[in-house]
Amino acid sequence: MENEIQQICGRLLKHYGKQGWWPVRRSFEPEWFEVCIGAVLTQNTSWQNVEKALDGLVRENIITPSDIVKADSEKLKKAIKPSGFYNQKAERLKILSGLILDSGIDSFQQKIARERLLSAKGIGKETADSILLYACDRPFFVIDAYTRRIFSRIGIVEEKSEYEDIRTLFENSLEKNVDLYKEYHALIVGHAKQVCRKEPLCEKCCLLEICNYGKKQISNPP
DNA sequence: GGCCAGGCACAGC
DNA sequence: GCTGTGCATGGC
Repeated sequence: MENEIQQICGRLLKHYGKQGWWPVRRSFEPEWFEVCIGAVLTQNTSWQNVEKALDGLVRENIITPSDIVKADSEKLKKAIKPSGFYNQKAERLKILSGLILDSGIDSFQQKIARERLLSAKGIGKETADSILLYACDRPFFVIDAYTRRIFSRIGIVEEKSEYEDIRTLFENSLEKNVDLYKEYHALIVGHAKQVCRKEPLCEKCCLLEICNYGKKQISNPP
């Protein structure tokens, strides 16, 4: 028997197809390090601007954890400037890179503990879970503002639920599978960007039949 | 020109 | 514990 979360994610997959996240340009070493950097740079920032910042790092030949740790702070800030919040993001990148080096580049993916990531300044729950899922290939479902918005509108979660409560709900509802988690999170973000903004275009929404919020908006426009 | 973007830390109640 | 605010750029 399919639960509601499986049903919704299945619908998104059918409607949009596979997303293939996380996009990487293979310019960083190791390759998964780019995901770690991207996870920090994308904090409250559009992916478009993150790409410019990644380009900046490659241009300056800052492509490994030790490159970041050793990099001159001003040079680092300048490289990532287009992603905004560059003062704090430069510091966060240095802290995260130091953590990766401390835990050992070769063992980071397998062994880094979620708690250890969370204890690093600048790494919150969403950033930690993005790193764990997309860089480390470990089964942690990423909960972001989009997930909250979509699923609270449908009525599956409370809008102000605890992050961990929502994550547990998703992880308990879905088959424990890294590729599945990656696809579904990507689909949720992609869907939200297209049709589930603050001014929702609900008539285009592939979840309309099962979304009470959408039905309400259609019959009762804002 | 205002609002938003794949958050987080910290101060002040 | 909860709420507000700073962080900053670029696109629409």
